[in-house]
Amino acid sequence: MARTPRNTLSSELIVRTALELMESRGADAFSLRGVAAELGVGPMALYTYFRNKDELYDAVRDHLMGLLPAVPGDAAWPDQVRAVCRSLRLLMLQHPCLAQLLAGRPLSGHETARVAEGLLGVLRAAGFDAETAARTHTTLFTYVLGSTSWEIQMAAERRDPEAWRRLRATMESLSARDFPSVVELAPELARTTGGDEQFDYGLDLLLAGLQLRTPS
Amino acid sequence: MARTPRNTLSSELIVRTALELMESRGADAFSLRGVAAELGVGPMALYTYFRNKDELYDAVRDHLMGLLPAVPGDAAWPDQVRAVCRSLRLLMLQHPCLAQLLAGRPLSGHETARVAEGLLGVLRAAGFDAETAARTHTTLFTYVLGSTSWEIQMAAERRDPEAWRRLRATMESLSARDFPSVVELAPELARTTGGDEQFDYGLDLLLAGLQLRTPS
DNA sequence: ACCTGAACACCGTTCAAGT
DNA sequence: ACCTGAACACCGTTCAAGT
Repeated sequence: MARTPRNTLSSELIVRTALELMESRGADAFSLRGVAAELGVGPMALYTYFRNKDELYDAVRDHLMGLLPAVPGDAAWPDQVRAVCRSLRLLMLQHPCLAQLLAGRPLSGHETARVAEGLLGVLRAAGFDAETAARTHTTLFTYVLGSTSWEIQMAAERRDPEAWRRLRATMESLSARDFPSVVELAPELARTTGGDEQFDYGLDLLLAGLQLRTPS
Repeated sequence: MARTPRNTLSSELIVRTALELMESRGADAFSLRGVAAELGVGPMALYTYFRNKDELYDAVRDHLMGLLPAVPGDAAWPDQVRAVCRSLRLLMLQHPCLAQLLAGRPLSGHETARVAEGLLGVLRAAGFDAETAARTHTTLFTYVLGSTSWEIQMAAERRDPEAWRRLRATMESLSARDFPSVVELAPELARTTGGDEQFDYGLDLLLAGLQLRTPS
């Protein structure tokens, strides 16, 4: 790697490089030393811009959250809620490391507040009281987080031949006596580990439940 | 640490020790070398029982999932579903490392199949068709995973004074013009980051939506 | 089979120093 | 302020060897 001249580093450049490495080599293989090597500087050069590895993680997460599109203003509130949830899921699918960044690190940046603001604004405008809006926001956010993380996890597993082989082997070793439903529904279970349809199914259940409590 | 004599090691002992260390020192600080030191053996002794670190992770996860209580047989199906979801959440709260073990590693053991079996059995008995049962299972499972992981995350943050200070600082720095809803609902948001009530709120939304599709 | 000990190729981070 | 270089205290894992 070519040695970079002085004063060409910046937090933005480091964040961009970190993100690239997380996406090409996987979030688990990510390291500060790897970023430094990619930038052609010593590992300690990064400490001028970030106090430690966690701060860099937070910066990458906030950078990604900044890519979230705004809430569509011209729609009924259930469609607005759907749009916010779908765009968060889409962002996570496009940047799989985001799942780990959201689940593994406490929130601290303004950018996570933007999702909250979008969702809360829609719910308040729909007439829900403060407590219900807050509860609904947390429910929707954690649903998107959980279901999309799972989806990414399962997709990664399908790509890893060894893991996939093991999963198949375990499924086939389950006795139909002890696990009648799992054995019977194996094909359906395999089909519902992810995808737009599965995501929307759960989201629609939540929205249907929510619409029963509509204030107006 | 006293040197352990030969043939006193076993996979069960290693799993138990690993679990203790994850719970006392935190799942992030967990290491194979730490387990070996605690057992008074060299790091390589563990490789007789587990091919690598991930296999030990899986064994710990399956051990924990084995602690799940059976589904109560004498209840209406929505109550049965509630019971399964609540007991999975409770297990995760009692063993916070389980959240990371479930999210971070592919499933492979029989023990994860037990949760699926319980839930699927209930849903099939209630009259749902194969596809709906599978979709509902995935939705419920990912909701429990996502909401409880988030709850654990937030609780950990509250205990860490530095992280807590930073979160407060960010919340207060949000302008009421750009983030009107977040600023207005800050107290409500703080109250809905976890707890039985918040969990049941989301679960009830899902169940309400589901009951609209009840077959009978 | 069960376990040791040395070694390899990594980590994040501290500390003192240079420009 | 910005960055280097050596060092510290760790990792997981391989490999050859001992019992």
